[in-house]
Amino acid sequence: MRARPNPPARPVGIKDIARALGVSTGTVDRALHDKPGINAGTRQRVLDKAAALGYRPNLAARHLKSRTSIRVAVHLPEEIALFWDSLRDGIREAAAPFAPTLSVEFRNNPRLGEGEVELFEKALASGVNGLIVAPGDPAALEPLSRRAAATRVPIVCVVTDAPTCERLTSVSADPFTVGAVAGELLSRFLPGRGEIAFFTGWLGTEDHAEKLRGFEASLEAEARRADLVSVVEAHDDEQAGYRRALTALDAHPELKGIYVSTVNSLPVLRALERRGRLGKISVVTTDLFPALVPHIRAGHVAATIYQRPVSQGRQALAALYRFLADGTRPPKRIKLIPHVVMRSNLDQLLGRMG
Amino acid sequence: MRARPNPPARPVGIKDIARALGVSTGTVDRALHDKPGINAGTRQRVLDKAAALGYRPNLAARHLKSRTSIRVAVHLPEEIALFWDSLRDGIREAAAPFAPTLSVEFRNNPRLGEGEVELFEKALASGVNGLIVAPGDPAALEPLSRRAAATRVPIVCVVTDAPTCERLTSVSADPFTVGAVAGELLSRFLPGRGEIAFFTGWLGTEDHAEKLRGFEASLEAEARRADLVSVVEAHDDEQAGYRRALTALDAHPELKGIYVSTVNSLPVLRALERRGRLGKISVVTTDLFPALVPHIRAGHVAATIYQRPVSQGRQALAALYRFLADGTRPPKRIKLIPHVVMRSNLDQLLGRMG
DNA sequence: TTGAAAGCGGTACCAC
DNA sequence: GTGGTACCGCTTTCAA
Repeated sequence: MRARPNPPARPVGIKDIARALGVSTGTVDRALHDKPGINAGTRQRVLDKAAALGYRPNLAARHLKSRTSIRVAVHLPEEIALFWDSLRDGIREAAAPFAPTLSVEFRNNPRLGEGEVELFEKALASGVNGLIVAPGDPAALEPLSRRAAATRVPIVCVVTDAPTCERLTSVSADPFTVGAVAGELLSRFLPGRGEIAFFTGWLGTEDHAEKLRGFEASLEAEARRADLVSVVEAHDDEQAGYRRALTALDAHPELKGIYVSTVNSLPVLRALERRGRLGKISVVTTDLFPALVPHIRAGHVAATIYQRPVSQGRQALAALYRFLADGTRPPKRIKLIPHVVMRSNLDQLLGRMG
Repeated sequence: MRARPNPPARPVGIKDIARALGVSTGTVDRALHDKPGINAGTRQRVLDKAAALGYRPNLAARHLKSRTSIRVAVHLPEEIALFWDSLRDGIREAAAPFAPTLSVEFRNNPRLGEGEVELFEKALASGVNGLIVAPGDPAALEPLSRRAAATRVPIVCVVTDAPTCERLTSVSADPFTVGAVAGELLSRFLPGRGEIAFFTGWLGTEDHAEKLRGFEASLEAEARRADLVSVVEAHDDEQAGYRRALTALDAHPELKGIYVSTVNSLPVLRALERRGRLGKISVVTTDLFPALVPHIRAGHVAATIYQRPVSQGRQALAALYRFLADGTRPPKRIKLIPHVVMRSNLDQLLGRMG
């Protein structure tokens, strides 16, 4: 990227186009916005001239007039407050500079996947201009997403993707990379070869399968190869997680490492404690919540892979706003690089959230 | 953070204040902006009323009128292009939504610390409204920073701080945390106890000393404690770095880990290669540049601590703009959490930069 | 010291 | 289909 000479003269405005063509600003406006009531030929001439002059709309002026602020609804669960509140903070932060042109309305559903359809319908009915959602049940959302698309209401998914839905983009930590980082850390943490277990929710979920693929890829890439001896599906259920963790521990007395690829890591830690193996097995977990903090401080959890909700929120809102403001399309997926949180950077992370 | 009820009625404008007080909008403007030619009593009444009504300026409208866009100068070295270009990208990205109200002028100095005084003086003379700089020589910048402060030109430091300078804020990876993360990774990477060396530039530099402190803190916190047997100052000099690395390697045949806390890691890697110990010693480095990439892929470098230039750029510009736009003061220091870059997330990081 | 009024760039409405 | 123009909220100038 080479340094350009510093900025050119004065930005070209709608009036410049009008003058150059001998038409009125009203006509230019109609052409630029695909409004009805304009001759196709005139429209083309205007568009060409606009492109030739390098016209860039002045967003400030635009929103000054159209008193109707852009309304964005955000649907997120309450469930794990620390995580979702961070996401909300990121959205708020990114939205702040555009107030009052942009107004953000937060609506919560109790848990991921519960009540999201109702919220979605209400939002569409209330005429919002855009939507940020964490899809708990992509299949249920699919028909709604088509309705939204029909009325040109863009949707941005956060945290998990819903690839079958009609969405503008999705913002999330890349699951393959998340798994790969966990795998690399674990194999480096082990003194030599050693047995490793992988805990997940449902392997049917694309995200989780991707994490496993990334995890395995890392194990293979490492010279002192670790053996993946067990893949446990806990179905996001605490009881099941606990029981299956006990079973896995008993089946593999030589186990040296565990990666829990969902947020559901507490049951596994409880099982480790029950068997007196806390601190003897290297554990890598997912995300961060209050109950995990003491385990990290104590060294029971070597690292946790953090999906950076604040950044996800910021990026989701920025992408959505840019699209609504001037039609800029973001890439199909926005992938964040996950954070590795350990004892040494835990405090700083908590401070920033606090 | 509890959910607030959704937005209130219509935002309060300057006219509302004027009407409520029976004065003109001009008077309100003068009061709000500390402009001369207004009665102290009137000003106070206006300020009180504004506060009472909860007035928030409409930035869009503001910049629409004052054709004089905010000018921000950015002074960064050319030296390690990948790093500084990333920083510039972050700045550009954050500035984009505010164009053409905000214009950013990039000026480069050849290397960190070279020619920065001249650039600084030119910028002040040209009447910029704000400055983003990477201070190579804080002492030299100090008097200039006072001149800037006198004319109310805010300065934001990036990458390194210059605490003795008169600055609005500084954006950087927290050096203590950077060192602490490196220390924790290294001690976890070692199979058991083991000898470790720490390479730095000048320990007199506050940043570097902080990194060492963080590093040592982590070593102490770890149960299987590693021994820090050597602290090497390379003075950012390639030759010196190489020679001292050789010396350190020869003095410590049992060395198991190395942390290079400056960007100057290549000489150390060359020394390792020369002694046939590449891949036998766990190495943690700083930042990322093309020549380092193959070493990470090959596993010679286990991890590198990345100071996230893109984010630094974004945050620096956002903080500066917010201050120039509506006077919001950022915290004294903005600390980023460094990234841990390893083989498993290297590609994603490079992709985002490319 | 203060008020009145003219725009900034774009949108929306009315009249032709 | 098109041109003219009032107006969004704020800053700035000029006159009082």
